[in-house]
Amino acid sequence: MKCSIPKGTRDFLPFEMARRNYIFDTIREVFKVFAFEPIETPSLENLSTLMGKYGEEGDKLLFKVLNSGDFMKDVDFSQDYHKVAPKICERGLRYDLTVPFARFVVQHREELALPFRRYQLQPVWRADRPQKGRYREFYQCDADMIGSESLLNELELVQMIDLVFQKLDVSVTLKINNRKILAGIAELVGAPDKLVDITVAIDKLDKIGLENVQNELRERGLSSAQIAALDPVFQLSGSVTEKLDSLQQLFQNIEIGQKGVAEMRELFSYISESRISCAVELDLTLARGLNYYTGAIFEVKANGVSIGSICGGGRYDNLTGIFGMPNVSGVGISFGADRIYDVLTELDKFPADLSQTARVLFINFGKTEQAYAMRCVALLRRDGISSMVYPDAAKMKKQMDYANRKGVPFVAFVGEAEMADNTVTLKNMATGQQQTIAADAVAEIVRQ
RNA sequence: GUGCCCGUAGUUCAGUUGGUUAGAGCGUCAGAUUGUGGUUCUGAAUGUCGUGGGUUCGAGUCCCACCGGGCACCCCA
Repeated sequence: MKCSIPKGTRDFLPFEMARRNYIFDTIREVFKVFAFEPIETPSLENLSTLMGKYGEEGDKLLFKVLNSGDFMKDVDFSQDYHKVAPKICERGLRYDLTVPFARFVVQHREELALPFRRYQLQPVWRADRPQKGRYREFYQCDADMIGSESLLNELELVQMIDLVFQKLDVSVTLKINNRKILAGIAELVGAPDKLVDITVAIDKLDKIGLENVQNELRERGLSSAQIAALDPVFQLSGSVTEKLDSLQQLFQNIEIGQKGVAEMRELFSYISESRISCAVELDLTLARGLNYYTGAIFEVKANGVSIGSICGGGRYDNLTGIFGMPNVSGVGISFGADRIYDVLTELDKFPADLSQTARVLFINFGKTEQAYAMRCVALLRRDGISSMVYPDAAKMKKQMDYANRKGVPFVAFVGEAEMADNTVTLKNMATGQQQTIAADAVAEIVRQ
């Protein structure tokens, strides 16, 4: 029989789980210490909750689930796919954790004290074509604060990003931009309706170069004059303050742009006052989550590793508005656990001692001996020490090989002699040394 | 959604211009070694050459289709 799992999904072996849990535990620890509380939401959401929140592209990438029962009844299949799909699929797998969280807030508003900080570590699904660093099922680790417009929230997110990657020992660059500045730029060139086109094109600046960006803008319907009006933006250089000064000049009559500049000034001044160890940049080419971000936009890249962003986020003023709860501002970040895994693998940054195997394996010599060994193991377990008796009285070599393969650090022998003296012969597998000790003294020696 | 590459034991791969019975390393299992592993040595098992069709006296090798895997674009974590 041939078996497999769906494309873009993965099984995780014990050694991989140990590494994944190391990442999750590190992130969770930081979330907790910043006073975030955990929630979970279902894998399935109503499609009406998800559709239209991620743009046209996102709608395509949603995994849609067929209705139960005779879902084909009364459906006109000669219609266009986009008209048929909503009739036969009412639910879909969540695409991220932010939109379900917005739904959650609206639905539980009476039970939540605002401002509310939540964290959520759960898988999300995208019907993307898989490739390096891109999976169809992957985990996001989100932290969002909702119900406060203070830029201290943004600062704390920056601090959390810095702390997480400091703990993971990964050198990263945090890029920050602001949607209001992007909107200001769009207004500056007289094409506020083309904001997304402009920013998507600008986003590619360091990838394809200025000329190609200008060509793309032309293709997207901007006039030569409008493209020329963007030049000062491309010319921006110098420190963060200098860039913001130049932008302020450009935005003399553009209110939204000025607001964006003011927000960035405040945030960067907070950042410079706190001890942030990773590189923080103001990057005007950063254009993420444009479908809902309204203020700050964050993106984190691992230095020296060519994998997409490993963490992203931003502020969204109106996300709950879509679900009928206006005027609640939120800001959050999302760590991509699977990409962080890939980065740590590539940089060889996983701690060596993540193994979860037994500390002690008791060799099984037969019926009488195994009963004695089981009592020894019970003692160890009471002390919280992971241990086991080999379940069969197999050949010594086989049992020792098993201990080796598992990387078990201690093997215990209990035969007639040990049983008579109430002792255990304990062998250290690394050094090869062994000693016979009292049965109740094992825990002390094998404890990590 | 667009483009490109790849499918041979469990696994990593070799397999000549198409030519007899498709090989190797690692792994697995057994033994050397009935209370002592990692090293070593000996032996053994294992294939619908991704699937189906075509060309040919002859196909793992050439052609076509399908299926599966990977990469890039797009987009994103």
